[in-house]
Amino acid sequence: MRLTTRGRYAVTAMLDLALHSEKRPVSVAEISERQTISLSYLEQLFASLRKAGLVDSVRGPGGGYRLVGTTDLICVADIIKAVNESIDSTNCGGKGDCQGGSICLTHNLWDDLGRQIAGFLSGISLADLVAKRDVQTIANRQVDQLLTLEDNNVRAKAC
Amino acid sequence: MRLTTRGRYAVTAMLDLALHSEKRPVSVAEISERQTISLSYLEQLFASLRKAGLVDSVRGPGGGYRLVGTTDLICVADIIKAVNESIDSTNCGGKGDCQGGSICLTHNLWDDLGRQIAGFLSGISLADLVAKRDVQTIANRQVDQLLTLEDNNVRAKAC
DNA sequence: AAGTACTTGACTATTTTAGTAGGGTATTAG
DNA sequence: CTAATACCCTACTAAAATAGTCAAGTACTT
Repeated sequence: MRLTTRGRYAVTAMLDLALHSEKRPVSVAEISERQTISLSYLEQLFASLRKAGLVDSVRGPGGGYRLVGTTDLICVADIIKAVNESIDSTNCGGKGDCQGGSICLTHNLWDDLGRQIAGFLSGISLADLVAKRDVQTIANRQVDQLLTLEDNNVRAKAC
Repeated sequence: MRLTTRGRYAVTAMLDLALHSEKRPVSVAEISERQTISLSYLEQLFASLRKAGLVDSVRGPGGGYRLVGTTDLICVADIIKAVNESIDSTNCGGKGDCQGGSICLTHNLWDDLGRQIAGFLSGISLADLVAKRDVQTIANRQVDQLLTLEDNNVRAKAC
C-alpha cells in the first residue's frame, strides 16, 4: 500500500472537520491554519473527498465543508481510498500478472498484507478517533496556539 | 510504511534462497533468471541483506549466497527492515515532532498502524512461506520455465 | 454589489525508485 | 598457475511520484 502525506493529510483534515463542524461548516483556510497544511494542497484533497461523497460544501461567506453522515459511519480506510486510490500492497495492483502474465512467488503474501491493513483501517471511524483523549488534548492545543498567534498579530498591527 | 519493489524483491529473493539452497549456495545470476529481477539491482539488495546478517556469501566458482540460520528464524519483517529502513508509518519517523515540534493530530493513529503491520510481518517466517502449497507450485513452474528456455537456447545454437 | 469561499487546471521543484554501467577483488576448478 | 566465476562497490541516470504553487475563474450570501 502507498501511505504518503497525501493520505495522512486527508485523514487529519477529516478529523479536524469532525472536531470543529458542530455548528458552522469549516473553511479550508481554517483547517490549513490549525493543521499547518498548505491551503492549495488541501483544496486538491477536498476535491477528491467531495468526489468520493465523504464531504459536501457550502459556498459563499460563512461557507466551508461538512461531513456527509455521522462520524461513526466514516472510517479511515474510506478516506485514504478517496485520495490515494487503493490500500492494495501488491506490485501488480491485485491483477496477479506480476511475473510475465503469471503470479509471482510472493504475490499472495502481499495480498494478505493488504487485507490485514484494510481490515485495521476499516475498523477505525472518525468517531473512534474523536473519542480518544490524546486527540482532544492535541485539538485543544491547536486552538490555543492559533488564538495566541492571532493575538500577537493584533498587537503587531497596533504598533 | 514504505513498501516498494525494493522490499518485495528482497523477500522474493530470500524465499528463492530458502527454496533452492539445500546443497550449494545460490548465485545472484540464478535468482535473477528465476525471478526475473535485474542482476545488478539484486546485487545491491544482497549487499544490504548481508550487512543485516541475514545471508552470507561464498566467493569463486560454485559460490553464491546462503541463508544465515534456519528458515524458521527469518521473518518477513526482518527482510524488509534490512533493505527498506523501517516499517514505521508516521511522517515524522516516530519522533513525534510532526507539527512544529509537537505531535500532530493523527500521529498515534499511524503509530498504531505501524505496530499492526510490524506484528503481522513478524509473524510470518520463510519456513511458513515455503510450507505453503501455492508457493511450491509457483516455484516448480519457475524451474520448468527456465529449463525449457535453456532447452530452446541449446536448439537455437545447434542450428 | 462586493467580498468570501469554493473550483479547476496547469505547472514545477524535489525526492524517491528502479535500474544501468563498469570497474574492481577473492576464490577455486582444472 | 591461470582463467573463469561470482561476489563487491561506487557512481550515475531516467522515470515516476510527491508535495506544493500559481492563477484565473465561478457561485453564493450578506
